[in-house]
Amino acid sequence: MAVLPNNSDSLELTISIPGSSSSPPLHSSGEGVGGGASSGAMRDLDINRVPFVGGGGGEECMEYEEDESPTGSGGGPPRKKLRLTKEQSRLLEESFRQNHTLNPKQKEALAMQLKLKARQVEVWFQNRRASRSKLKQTEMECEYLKRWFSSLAEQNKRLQKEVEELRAMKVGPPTVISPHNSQPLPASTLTMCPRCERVTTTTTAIATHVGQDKDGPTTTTTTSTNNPTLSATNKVSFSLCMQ
DNA sequence: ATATCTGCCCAGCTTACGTCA
DNA sequence: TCTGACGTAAGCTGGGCAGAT
Repeated sequence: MAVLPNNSDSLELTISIPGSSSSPPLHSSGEGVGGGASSGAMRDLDINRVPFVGGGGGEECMEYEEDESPTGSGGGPPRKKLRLTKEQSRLLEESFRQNHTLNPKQKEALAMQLKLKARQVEVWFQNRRASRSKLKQTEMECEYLKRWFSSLAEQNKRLQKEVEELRAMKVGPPTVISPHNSQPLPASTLTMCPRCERVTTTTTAIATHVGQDKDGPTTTTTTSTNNPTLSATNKVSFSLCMQ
């Protein structure tokens, strides 16, 4: 599930739900299904036949006997998973560090060196690129959430300070000036949310301001701002406290 | 010169298997 | 031993690109 802030203004969250498959499950039955454009290369690849890894070093790939196939669902030998050896993974990683893509010659050479099929090397690089870009995206999201959090914390601090100042002054609530007739609007009230113990809704004017940032009414309170992040913050705190 | 076809490669999503806590 | 989460090899689809026709 990916949680992506759509934009910095409203911080709506996009939640992609896994399971809505666009490709119907096709159990590899040994016959080349030949769906994709690159099916030609796939057709001759028997994934159940683990490529021999020479006695060269350490562990070997898991090997499967041909007649060993456990009874799968729906006939045909079930897909078996190849595990790359540490040495294979190391060499692939090393190669990936040098180049994130391979030309056909490099692919062939690497496949020969690793005693894998070119297709397997290709798949490994594809998956590696995918996980890398996913990682980068996650890092960006993390950074964004960090910034948002610090922004929220900062605003929270400011609001608390403002509350304390107002309490100390023991004066009436801030006056909101109508942009239409320049007359004071009904006085605002600061309320404390009983659940989160934070100042929540000041006035309807502020709520209106959040909704009509462009030409809406202005207020004299410091919560009035054009900063989209703060607007988003207001929305969030309202939704939290109005439950 | 242009349109169409074909093959190749890639990204993105998904499935299925192996491993591990 | 069972189970769910997670990592990952591989399948599938759709799109872009280049070369041939």
